[in-house]
Amino acid sequence: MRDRSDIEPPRPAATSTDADIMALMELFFFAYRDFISDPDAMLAEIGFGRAHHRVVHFVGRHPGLKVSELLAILRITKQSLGRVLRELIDEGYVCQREGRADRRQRLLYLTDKGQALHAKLAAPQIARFRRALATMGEEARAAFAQVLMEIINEDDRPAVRALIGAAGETDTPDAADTVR
Amino acid sequence: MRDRSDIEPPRPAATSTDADIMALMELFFFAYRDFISDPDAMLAEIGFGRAHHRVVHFVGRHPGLKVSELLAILRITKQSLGRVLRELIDEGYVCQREGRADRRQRLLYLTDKGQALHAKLAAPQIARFRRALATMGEEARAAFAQVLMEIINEDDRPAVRALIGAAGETDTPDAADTVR
DNA sequence: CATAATATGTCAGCCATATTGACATATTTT
DNA sequence: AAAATATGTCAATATGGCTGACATATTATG
Repeated sequence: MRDRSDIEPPRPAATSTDADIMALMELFFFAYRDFISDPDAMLAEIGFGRAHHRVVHFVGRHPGLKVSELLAILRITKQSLGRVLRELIDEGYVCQREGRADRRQRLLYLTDKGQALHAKLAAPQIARFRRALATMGEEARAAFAQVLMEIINEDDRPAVRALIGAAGETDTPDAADTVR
Repeated sequence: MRDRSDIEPPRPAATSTDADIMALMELFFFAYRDFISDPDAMLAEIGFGRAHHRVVHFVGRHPGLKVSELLAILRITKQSLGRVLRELIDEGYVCQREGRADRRQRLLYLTDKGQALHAKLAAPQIARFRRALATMGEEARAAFAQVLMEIINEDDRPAVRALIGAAGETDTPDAADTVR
């Protein structure tokens, strides 16, 4: 009967000062800054921006994602998403399918072209993370993930856990009933 | 004579799959999304945006920061910074002083009003991090910081270490020779 | 069944923040 | 004296957000 104390040796350490925490916040800023800059050059070549990348990423990782779910993830309005999504669809990176249970829904998928772009954009970011984690043990990776999860709004954590846990569990589009 | 092996038990763990790493990347995205949204409401009240916050943060944490250093941190052009900085100066949140060694330089400082804003904006973000870290031990905090540092571009790490290590080490402005 | 609610899309206008390019000033370096 | 540097500014443009209004298709409800 393993209880929490087996997994998490409390050793709480003197509560951090504000300055300590601000240093961590700055590391967070710099890491994110460099992380998202990787795919910029590739995106610029095809006339896309970071907004397109975010959509390609989440649709690629979560095929069959509903428009409303994507809006909740990105925290933008449907009008903002609309433009980006239309460009991605018009240029053949993303396709839509009617929901089976609810035909109002538009389930989003990447085309083959979209999957190729997704992989190409993700490669340098994956490499960056892999390099970063390679220098450390598995405990560090787990701690990193755990701190990130705790930083996320408490109310949103269940949805994030569900999304991440279910990555790639949805189906692939039937070419038959693709919308538009 | 403690060497690295005392501090970092290697235990490399099977190299993560791309999917594992992508899950981590998504956690990173969600954590950053929530982290930066904290001060939005406060900023909107005074007609400022996130760009103003970034300037207030880095000037507040690193008084005497040069314009060129701030440009390098934010990775934006001087024209972009110009507008934001002018607004912050015009409304009395930031002041400038001539560099002593090099009088071309403009060293940036927060006014009292700026410091009050800085503290107010930082409070929810500090609280968020403190809560996140409180559930874990000191090892987790160290691992989190280490992974973030490894995610940062290798070439930029020395500058980041210098900046973070030297937080608040610079001086305060002499009211005497404030520029403009 | 009629009506309400929901999921999505779209038009129009606006705002914040970024870009490039050109040029100006003050100061320091060569 | 000339070149390089640090900063500032003007103008035009692009990206990616926003609000508000309205339309369509579909599902849920009284």
